[in-house]
Amino acid sequence: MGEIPESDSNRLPERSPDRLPRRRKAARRSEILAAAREVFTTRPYDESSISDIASRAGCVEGTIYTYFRNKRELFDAVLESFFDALIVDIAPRFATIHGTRDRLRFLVARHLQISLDDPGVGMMIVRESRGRSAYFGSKLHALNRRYSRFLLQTLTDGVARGELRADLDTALARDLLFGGLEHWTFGEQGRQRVVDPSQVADSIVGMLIDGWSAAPCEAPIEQLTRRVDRLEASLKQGRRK
Amino acid sequence: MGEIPESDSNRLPERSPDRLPRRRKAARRSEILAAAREVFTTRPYDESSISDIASRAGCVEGTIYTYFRNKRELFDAVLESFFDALIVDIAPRFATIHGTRDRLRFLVARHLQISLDDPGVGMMIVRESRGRSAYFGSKLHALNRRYSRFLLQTLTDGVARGELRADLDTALARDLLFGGLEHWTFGEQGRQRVVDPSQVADSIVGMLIDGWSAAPCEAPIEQLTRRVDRLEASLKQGRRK
Amino acid sequence: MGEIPESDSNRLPERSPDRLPRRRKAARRSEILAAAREVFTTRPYDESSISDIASRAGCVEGTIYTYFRNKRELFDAVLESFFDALIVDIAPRFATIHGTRDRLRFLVARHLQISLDDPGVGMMIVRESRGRSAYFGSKLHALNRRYSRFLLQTLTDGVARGELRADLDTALARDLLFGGLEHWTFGEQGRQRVVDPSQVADSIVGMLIDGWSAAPCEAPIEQLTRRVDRLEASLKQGRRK
Amino acid sequence: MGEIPESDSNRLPERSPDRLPRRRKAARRSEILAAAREVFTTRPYDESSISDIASRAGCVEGTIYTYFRNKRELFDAVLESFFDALIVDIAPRFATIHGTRDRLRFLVARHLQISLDDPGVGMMIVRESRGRSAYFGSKLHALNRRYSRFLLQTLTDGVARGELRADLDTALARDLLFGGLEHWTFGEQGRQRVVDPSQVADSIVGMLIDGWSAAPCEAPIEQLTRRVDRLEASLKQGRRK
DNA sequence: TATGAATGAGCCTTCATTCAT
DNA sequence: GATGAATGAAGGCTCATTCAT
Repeated sequence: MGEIPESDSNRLPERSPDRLPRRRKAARRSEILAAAREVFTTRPYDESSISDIASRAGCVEGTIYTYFRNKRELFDAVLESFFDALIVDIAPRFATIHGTRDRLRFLVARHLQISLDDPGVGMMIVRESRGRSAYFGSKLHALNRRYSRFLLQTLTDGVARGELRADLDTALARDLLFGGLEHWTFGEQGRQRVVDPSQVADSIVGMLIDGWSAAPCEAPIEQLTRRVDRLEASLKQGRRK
Repeated sequence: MGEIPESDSNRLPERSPDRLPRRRKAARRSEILAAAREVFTTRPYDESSISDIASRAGCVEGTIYTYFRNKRELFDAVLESFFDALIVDIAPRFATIHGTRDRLRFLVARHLQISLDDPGVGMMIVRESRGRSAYFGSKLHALNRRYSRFLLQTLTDGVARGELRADLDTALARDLLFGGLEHWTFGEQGRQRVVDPSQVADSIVGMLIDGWSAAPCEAPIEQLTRRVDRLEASLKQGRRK
Repeated sequence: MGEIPESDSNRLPERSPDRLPRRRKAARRSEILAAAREVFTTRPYDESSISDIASRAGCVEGTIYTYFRNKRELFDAVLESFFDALIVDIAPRFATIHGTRDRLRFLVARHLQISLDDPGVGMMIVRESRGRSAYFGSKLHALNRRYSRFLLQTLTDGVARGELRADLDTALARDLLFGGLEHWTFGEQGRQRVVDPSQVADSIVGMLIDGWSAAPCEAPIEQLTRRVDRLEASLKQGRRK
Repeated sequence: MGEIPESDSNRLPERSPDRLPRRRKAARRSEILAAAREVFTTRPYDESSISDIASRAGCVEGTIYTYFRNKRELFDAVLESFFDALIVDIAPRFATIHGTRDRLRFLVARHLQISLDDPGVGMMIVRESRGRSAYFGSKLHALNRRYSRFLLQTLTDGVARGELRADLDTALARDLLFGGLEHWTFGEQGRQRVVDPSQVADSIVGMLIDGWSAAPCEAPIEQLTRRVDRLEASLKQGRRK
């Protein structure tokens, strides 16, 4: 995922007088982070080894411990860098979209895009958020909340604007959507086909907004229709008089 | 739930008057299975240790290997006993329900019930199905498929009967539902409140079947509404006369 | 190796009044012995497991311990039964052969026959005689000595009769022969060809008795002998004149 | 013998003034190798434990795994270092010897020397080459072949030069010799006497080249030849008369 | 700051042997 | 006498982490 900037570290050229100063240090950190991401997204946390990360980062194990206190902290740093980039990427575009359906389509398509581009990251997140008992209150939890706020915002705005049912349980809706995406994406890993995120996003958003029913709103419409028929009939009668 | 014995009753078997050696092999198996379930639902597979399971089962590690070939097989046995009980529990009741909405409500409520009763199992399943690359083709995969067949059946029947949209992507719908349930259940773990599975099931099924939109069937209803408005207006006019 | 009799045990039919008496016990012992032989000849002692032997013998591990004090004792019993049968087989035939070369040919051919018929046994013996530090003084050592006595006898007799060099170091010769046989047999395991034991025996005995030297005596001696004969004949003729 | 260090000098490295950490990696490797050799030559591979080797090497088990991938690789390294030293030792001297008998005497004496100096190594080699089914194709097999090439070369050269019988089966001869040496050496372990390798080598080579037969050719032929000479001489004299 | 050798606890698994039934 | 469940010690191997350089 090329768009994740390790900005602060790479931007600085080697200008300090002392040997390989800032830049060296920050670059090392980025290298380690990149290596760690490679490893953590490929296999479960417990199967990821520091020595593997070190060798991919081109350094020895000990070096990693000068940048990160321990394995878990390194993992959290990987997550953070991922979510930071994600939010930086989504926020400005999200701000320009206003219709509820369009916003949903954007968020879903973006989410799928990420999941398909880099399946490992999604799995890593699920694995770790579901895996540990220490999820609530964890860094990952906080990051996830930040990310899902885009969706929650969309839903509450939608209700406020009257585009979504007033009685919509937004938290439940959010879970349904994210859970569904995750489940679908995971299933997709198995089948080997190419999919267009924005098309799938349309289907999903459509299914959720319009419902699964063959006769959406059947009853109410029929009732209304009958009332209308009766009214019109009585009106005509009245006029004939 | 069938052969899955409540652990606390089994965990102290040495209490019997005669130190009960030579106790039924099946009983030991159950004890080990219960202990294993306790452990595997509490932490990831890799962090679960045989020695922990053994000590909870009141035996030494070696004993476990006279019942199960290895750790993975023990894990699979835990899963299998869970799913077996689950299917045995669901199948007969499912067979007596016919409406699509009712079936969905039943399946969702049952699913939530289980997830809430025994949160660990659900997490264990997610963890293991998402965690390992070896999921596809695994025993867990097969069991999951068997279980999710209830839902898939419901959806395809629903479409066939005209209760669900003819163009419904049933696989996608299934993912959306299961994923959503999982996500919601997981989130629920954090908040410490009491919920009624069947009520939540109603909400969820309602949301999915009827859609989130505030204007379901926008066009027809608007038309009708306008007709009604006009009618009522003219009626009032008529009365004024 | 069918010729190994478990005589004492199998010969007894079930005639005792009490349930499955002697015969049962002795038969069981033979079964266990046969199973043990199967296992011990197939893999090293340490890789042979009692449970494997038990299951081949159609009983459980515990049963074995009612017949043999422990694994090592069982192993020794296998060895003993093998050597007993071997000696019983060789002794009478050996007694009828008298020429040194013929005796050697017989012993070598017999040895090769066994090694080829049942390669496992030979390897087992080597493995165990070379493996343990406790070889000297062991049962196997004693058995080996009994067996090799045939050869030693042959050699000392050969020297006594003047068929072998008076200065022959018989112990060394015995080692050379047995070691060579073993080495050759082992190498043969690798190549997959069919060999005729008695032919190879001839080669080997020939090589050892006649030596490797290019100046083997036959031809020159015969020539010389003929010259001598002629000379002596003519001398005698000359004298008669 | 090259990199195989005498163990006792290396075994107590903690004695250095500064607790010598960060000692040369190569030094540790040697220590471990020496300890491993000590252990592997004393007992079968399966009975040799890494923890034993570690404690003799003055480190913990884990350390060994930073030098050798696993037990088998460590074992192979021990073998290799032994054979390397052996070949390095033999090759140059062998190259200067040309007569078949002399070469044989050298090789046999050298072999015996080694076997007597360090009996464990020989046993280890036999044990492992005979024990495992996986011998063919193993590192040990390859090393053994390299080593035995000296002998095979000697034999084929001997035949080519006419010093050995043209019909000599060199492979068989090699097996006979090596097997014999091994067997003899092993037997020698039991008896506790001092032997002179080169004397024994002479005996052995003599026995093999000249054969065991009581009618070894040299003496008798010379005698006959002398008789023939005398006879012919006297015959000629007689005729002149 | 970076190194990388060393650690040591812990894991899964095997198996000969015991002993109550 | 036979059973077979249970034992418990031991083994190979991994890996996050430390610390002297």
